[in-house]
Amino acid sequence: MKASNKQIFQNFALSKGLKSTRQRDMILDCFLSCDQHLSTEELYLKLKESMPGIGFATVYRTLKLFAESGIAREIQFGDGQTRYEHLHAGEHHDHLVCTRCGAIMEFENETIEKLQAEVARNHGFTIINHKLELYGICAKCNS
Amino acid sequence: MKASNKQIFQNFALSKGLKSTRQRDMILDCFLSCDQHLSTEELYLKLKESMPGIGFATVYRTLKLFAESGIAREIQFGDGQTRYEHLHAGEHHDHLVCTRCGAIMEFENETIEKLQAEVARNHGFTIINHKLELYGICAKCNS
DNA sequence: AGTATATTGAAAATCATTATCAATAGGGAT
DNA sequence: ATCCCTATTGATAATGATTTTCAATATACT
Repeated sequence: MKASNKQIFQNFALSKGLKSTRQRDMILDCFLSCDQHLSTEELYLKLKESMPGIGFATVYRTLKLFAESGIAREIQFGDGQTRYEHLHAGEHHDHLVCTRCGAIMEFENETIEKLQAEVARNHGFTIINHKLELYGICAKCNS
Repeated sequence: MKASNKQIFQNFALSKGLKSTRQRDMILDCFLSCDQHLSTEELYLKLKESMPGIGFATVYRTLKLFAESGIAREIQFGDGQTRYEHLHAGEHHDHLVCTRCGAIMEFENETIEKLQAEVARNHGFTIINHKLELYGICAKCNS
């Protein structure tokens, strides 16, 4: 059985000697139950509803910890805000970004990944990770 | 015959009623004769050598015009600085970014492009452009 | 040359993010 | 439960990149 992202983060916290705090737990729950691709500010505003006293520095710090623990990854779509997407061990996906309505869809394509590996090999390059984003108009906006 | 990027920008300026100024001309020449993927600051520093009085606001503004005219494109590699790469009508290339030394290499791959188009089609998505970046360790750093 | 308007450069303003720091809270040990 | 050490928090200030503002200047047209 696979560890849930909640467990992964809790193990990470334990191994790092991080304390378990009310705000950290809330941020974790909120992040896990939220949509993909939330910006720090969006998550901060969402958290304020149930925790009016929370500071944005705490949200920034905690999201960085999520990234470090491996349950989230920072992404930037060029709108000037850093977003965090959920990561599930071993998975990788790419994005379709609608430039009209802002919708973000995910996709996976084995063949593209293989070709990327080949390109890298041809350049003597060791891939650590990659980013593939297709920008355009989504089906809904097209119709 | 194809218009050069210099001509393309000059036509753009004309159609927009932009005036031709000493600094704009210098920035254009410098940009065109420089490496790919320069950040605004790098270009600004380079320009200072021949034009000590130039202001960075002017460089920022002018690079935005280049992007608008179609001869350049803004790219971000996650180092917090916006870079501008040269664009040549009809061409497209992707990037290998070395996370150790910062080197940026370009590549093109027809098959990947085709697969992207297919993914988009399957989602009813119209691609306007795309971004593919492979992050890792380059051959030089590997050896 | 004269005039209207675009452009420039310096400085101030913004925006997202990060660092600082005093006050507080967690989690043992006692 | 209490004490103590250390991590954490939230407010605020600081940072860094980019944008805006604005008075002075340059450009293009008549």
